[in-house]
Amino acid sequence: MSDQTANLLGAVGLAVSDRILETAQNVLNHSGETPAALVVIGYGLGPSNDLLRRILGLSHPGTVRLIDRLVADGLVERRRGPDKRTIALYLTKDGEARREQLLAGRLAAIKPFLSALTPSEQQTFDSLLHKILASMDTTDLERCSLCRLCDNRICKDCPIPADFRG
Amino acid sequence: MSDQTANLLGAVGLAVSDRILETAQNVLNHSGETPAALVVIGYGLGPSNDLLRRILGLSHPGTVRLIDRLVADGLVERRRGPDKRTIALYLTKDGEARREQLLAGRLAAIKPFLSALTPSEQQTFDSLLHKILASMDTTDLERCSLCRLCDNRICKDCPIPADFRG
DNA sequence: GCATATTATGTGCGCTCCGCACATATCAAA
DNA sequence: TTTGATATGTGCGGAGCGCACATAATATGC
Repeated sequence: MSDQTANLLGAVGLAVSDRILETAQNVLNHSGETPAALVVIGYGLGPSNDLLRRILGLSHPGTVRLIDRLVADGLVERRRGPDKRTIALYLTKDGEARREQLLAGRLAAIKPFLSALTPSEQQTFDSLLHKILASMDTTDLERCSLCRLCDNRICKDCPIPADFRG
Repeated sequence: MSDQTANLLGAVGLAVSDRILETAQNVLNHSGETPAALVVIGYGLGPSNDLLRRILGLSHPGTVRLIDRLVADGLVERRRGPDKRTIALYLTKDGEARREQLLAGRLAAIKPFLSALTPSEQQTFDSLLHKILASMDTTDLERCSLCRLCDNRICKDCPIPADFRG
């Protein structure tokens, strides 16, 4: 029984992830962790290369090149950080706009999965998902990784709040 | 409300997908659609390059190279198909074994997400996931894509059965 | 205060996965 | 029998990423 539920969750999870990445590719013309970077930088707290790297789970050179791509597209700026060796990443105006498209597209991609459920079932589904996330034993950083594509303005009661997301 | 539920589903979906692909990478030393190919070929019906291509959503040259990798690893055999131009793909003994590891690893990667739920909640979650999948308006091929990493022996009542999977 | 370790970023290089354009062989249809 | 469709394979290049290395700035130990 538990095997079957896991199998179903695997199928739905893969489908959801497929649709999200497909949308991101259309909006951004980039794949991999690039869309997540746009979302994370968009929190507006000026993350360093290294912090971004840890959230995205990439190597540090990979993150440098990822930022290079976003800078080349005019979506991200490298500013001076608190240190002379540290950089602080911020979105440009174009970057902000693109991030909004990304987040809106993501929600639009996910919603069809819920349309089959009645309002009451959606409520139940919501609370089960919430419980699943809330019960995960995660560090602050891991929570930020989990939500690396989330629109953090939406959840009134985020099950996995991360401090430095503001 | 619906936005929040979609947001939560997006987070869980991404997390599930992350864990599955991470496990697959460990078992197979390949990423992308390569693990899915091993699962699909493992149905044992001798799919052609072209059928595999459509299930995985890749270009046809991409699929040729994907199969090259699996053949080089000794996991897949190209046999003659019903046509002289068509090939039929089958797993080797090693391929079968690796596929089992992949499917077992996938389930092991997903199960922790369910462990926070009570048996009764798991039952509810199962039926909601089932309803979500069953209500999707999909072709036979799309169903096979959705389940491209599933262990099809598990679900007693697969919500998205695909004919040619046997 | 100075040598040393640590931290943060950037570069050179190569790998994997994949798509486009093209080539070739086989089958179907007019 | 020619012509189009189908199935596979190849040459080539691009995107995304990691490893090894280089450089600059900060922290630490004496």
